[in-house]
Amino acid sequence: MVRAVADMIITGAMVPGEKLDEISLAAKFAVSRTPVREALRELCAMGLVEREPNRSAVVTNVSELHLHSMFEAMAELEAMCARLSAERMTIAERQLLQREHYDSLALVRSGAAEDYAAYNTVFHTRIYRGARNDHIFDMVTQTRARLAPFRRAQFRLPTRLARSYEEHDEIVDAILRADPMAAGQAAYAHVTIVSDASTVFAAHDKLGRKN
Amino acid sequence: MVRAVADMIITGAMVPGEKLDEISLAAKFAVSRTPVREALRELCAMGLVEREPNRSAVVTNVSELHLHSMFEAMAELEAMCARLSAERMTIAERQLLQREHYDSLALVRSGAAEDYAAYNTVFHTRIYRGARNDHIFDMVTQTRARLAPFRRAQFRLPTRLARSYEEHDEIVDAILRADPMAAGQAAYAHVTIVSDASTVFAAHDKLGRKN
DNA sequence: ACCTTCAAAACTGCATACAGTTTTAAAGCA
DNA sequence: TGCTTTAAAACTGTATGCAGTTTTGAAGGT
Repeated sequence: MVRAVADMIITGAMVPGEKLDEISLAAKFAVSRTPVREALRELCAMGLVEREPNRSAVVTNVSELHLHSMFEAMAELEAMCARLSAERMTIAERQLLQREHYDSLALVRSGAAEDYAAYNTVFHTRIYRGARNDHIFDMVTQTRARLAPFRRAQFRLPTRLARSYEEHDEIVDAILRADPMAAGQAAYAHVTIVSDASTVFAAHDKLGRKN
Repeated sequence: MVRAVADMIITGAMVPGEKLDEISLAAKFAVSRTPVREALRELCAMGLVEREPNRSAVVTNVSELHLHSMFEAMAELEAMCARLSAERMTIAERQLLQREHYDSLALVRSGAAEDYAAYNTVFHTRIYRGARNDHIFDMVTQTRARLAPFRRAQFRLPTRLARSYEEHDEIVDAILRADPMAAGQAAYAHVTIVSDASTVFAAHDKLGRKN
């Protein structure tokens, strides 16, 4: 239930700023308002929606400043995970990372943006796991989820696919060399560039809508 | 309401493992079960309590492994904040930090553990703010809250007070010199030592109780 | 004395109802 | 025509009741 609504937000079925009124949601999921309310509270705690007293919950639409905060935090967290992964991943994990990364080149060449986006999630998740720290994993996963609505369109830019591959290449290379500093820096730079691409789209999105 | 229960957990009025049944809480706060249920959901999302279907919520009692994760994450976050503070704090902020730090020496000398603990919170919060990043602030604050139940007793060890002051000294010094690397390292070490002191107390706590 | 079984009590999950607030829209007035 | 007022519709916040599940405790058997 919570997950269903969260997915609607993360996958972009609901746009930032959109209202989530309890009665409609209750009808949609064929339950009463009570579980809907609880789900909304949880989503609020997760930062995906915002609530004010006696008003509908709305999909969080962060200010440009806060968006910058989130991307910077994301870069720091990614760097942290890459650094720790470079120290802690097993040989098997490193080899798997390298193999999947190599295979992803085919997706880049064929321009399969959807498939590459799916692989991209797996790639990053492997690095989060490689850090061997559940709490850091939770934080980075949650931050990623909150940024998802603002990062949706990134692979529509045709150059992003190849660019992303090259950046992954640097990260993988540093992790295979067990070079924490280099892995951290490469991961940080990777997010920074995604951030630049995304803010453009966020601005476009705003102009494109009415409310 | 949420804050009231959260405070009970953070201040130690409720011990990890303790059950929070809805009816008692509703009676305690003189409301019905509905708002209590919603508060519990929120606390669950915050990680302060855990819930399973058809069972009472209980104050989160993390495993030793997860506790280690949390302290490591805390060290990384503190280091991050100290590093960014060393880069971004204004002159005024740096001077205030130094001044308050200097004043805290009196508390150490007089052995005022309670007062020093209060000052300690202010000190760290200043560094979190100095990083100029709202999302990082949220993460570090939340992690700190979740660790609070396991860090309660740290200043009871008489040597911890003086030790803490010395560690703060290193952090303040690095921030005043605008040396991000040194600030980060000092902050990281500071948490690591708190972690060592706390796990001892966590273990004691476990032995001391029945359930 | 200890374990098993079963029933009652206690509690959670959800639906519904009602009170209070906000939003909307229509009617009256300038 | 445009602004103000006011009432109704819509929605949120909370209480309460019922169904289903878990827990507790006592009775019976070994």
